[in-house]
Amino acid sequence: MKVLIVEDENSIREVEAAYLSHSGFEVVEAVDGKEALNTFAHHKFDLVILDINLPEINGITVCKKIRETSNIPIIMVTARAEDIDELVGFECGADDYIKKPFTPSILVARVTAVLKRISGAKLENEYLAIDPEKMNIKVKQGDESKVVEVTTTEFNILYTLMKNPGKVFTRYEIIDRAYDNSLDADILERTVDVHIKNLRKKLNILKNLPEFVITVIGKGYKFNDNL
Amino acid sequence: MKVLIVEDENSIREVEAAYLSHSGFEVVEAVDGKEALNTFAHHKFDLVILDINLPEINGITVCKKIRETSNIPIIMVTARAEDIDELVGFECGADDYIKKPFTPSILVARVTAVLKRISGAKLENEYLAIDPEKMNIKVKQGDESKVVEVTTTEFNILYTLMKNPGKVFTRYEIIDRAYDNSLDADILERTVDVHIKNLRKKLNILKNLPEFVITVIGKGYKFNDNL
DNA sequence: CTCTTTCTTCATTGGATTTTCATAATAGAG
DNA sequence: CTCTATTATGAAAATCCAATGAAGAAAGAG
Repeated sequence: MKVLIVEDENSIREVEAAYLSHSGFEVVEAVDGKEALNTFAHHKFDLVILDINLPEINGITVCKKIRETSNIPIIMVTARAEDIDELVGFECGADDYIKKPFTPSILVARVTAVLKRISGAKLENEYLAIDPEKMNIKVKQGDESKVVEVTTTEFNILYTLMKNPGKVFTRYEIIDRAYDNSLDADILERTVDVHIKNLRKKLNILKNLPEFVITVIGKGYKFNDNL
Repeated sequence: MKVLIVEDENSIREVEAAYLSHSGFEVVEAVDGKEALNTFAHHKFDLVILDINLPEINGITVCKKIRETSNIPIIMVTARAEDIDELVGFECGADDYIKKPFTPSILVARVTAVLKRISGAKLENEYLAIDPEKMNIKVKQGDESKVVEVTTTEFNILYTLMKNPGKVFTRYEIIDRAYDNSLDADILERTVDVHIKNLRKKLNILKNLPEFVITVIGKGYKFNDNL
C-alpha cells in the first residue's frame, strides 16, 4: 500500500510519514500542490493524504485535479473548522477528512478504515452491480434485472477488472490480483481465458447487453469503460 | 460500536461525543443534515443520534433519507414537545427519541438500550421466525408451522447469518460471532460445516421449503436473502 | 457417578470448480 | 489475401472443497 502525503509543514509531514511507514505503508511526500500533482502523475498510489492549506495551489483544487483522472481514496486534513464545513459535502470528491490537531494513531486508523471501506465497496454501473459482501452480481437492462451466480475465481476476476474500468490487465496481473495465494499460483496464463469465457457466458443473460469484458489482443483484458 | 452524532450546536455535540466515546463508542460528528447524509454514505455505523432542528435539511428528512437505504437504529433528539408528538408514531422510522435537555448519562443509557433491543430482536421472514429471547425457531409454510428445537450453537449460527441476509460469512467470522468466548475458540473451521449440516436437517421439516443457508464455495455461508 | 446431550474431529465420498489441453475461430501483419 | 500469432471454445482431467456419517470428547442433568 503506497500513500502520498501532501503537507507543507515539515514537522507535521514527517510525523505522519513516520507513523504510516511504521504501520507498513510505503510513503511518498510532497510539500505543495504542484509537487503533489507531479508526483501523482508519475507514481501509482493507493491513497492520498491532502492538507487543505497549501502554498500556491490549495488542497481542494489538488483534490479536484486528481479526481479528474482517478478514483483513488483521498483523505483531507485541515485545522480550520470552516474548511470542514466546505468539505462536508465532499464536493471536491474526498473520501474522508481529519481535523487538526490529530494523533498519529488517528491518522493510521482513518487510513486503514478508508482503505478497507473502499476495498470492499460495491461497484455499479448502468448494467452491472457487483457486491463483494454478498458475492453476487446483478445484471440490469432497462427494468429487467437478474442475479448471476458466479464462482469465487470468476467473481474475483470481474471485480479486479471492474475496479479499474478501461485499464488493461495482463493475464499475469489478473492471476496475481484475483487469487488469494498469488505466490504459489503457478497457473498457465491461458487459464484466465477460460474464466473470462465462462464469465461472459454467465453475464450474457439479458438481451442487448453491452460487452463487459473486452479482449485486448497481445495484452490481456479490460473492463469496458464507456458504459 | 460506531455512532454518528448529528447536531448543529457545537457545545451539545461535543458533550455528547465526549460521553459516548468515554463509554467505549467510536464517534463521528456531523453538524448538519447534508454532512450527516454524506458521512453516513461513506462510513458504516451501528447507530445514529439525530437532532431534529438542523439548518437546511431537518432531522426528520434526514431520518427518512437514511431509512431509504438502511435499518440502522436511529435516536431522535429534540427540545420541542410538538416534535415529540409528531415523532411518536415514528413515522420517519426512528427507534427512540430523547427530550432536551437531557443528562449525558441518559443519552448513554438510551443508546445502549436501543442497541440491546435491536441486537436481541426477533427476526422473521415468510418461512422462518426466530426469537432470541425464547431461543426457538418457528418454520412456516402456507398455513402449516412447526417449532424446531436447536442447540445454542446452532441457534447462534443461524441468528448470526440471519441478521445480515445475503452477506457472506467466512467460517472464521461465524465462529467469532456465534461463540461467547470467541477468544479461546480454537475450533477447526470444518466444525462449522457440521453445525450447518445439522441446522439444515432440523430446519427442513416441511415440504417445499426454500434453502435457508446457502453455501458459498471458497468463502463460507450466507443466509438466503430473497425469501 | 452415570447417562444423555452437545460439540468437535476425522475420514470418506461426491460434486463443483479449476486447470489443462486440443481444436476452431479470429485478428493483425506483411 | 495469406500466413502467423493470438484468442475462443468444448471437453477431459485434475484438483479442491463441502457434505456426510460416525466416533470420540466435553459438557450438563439427574
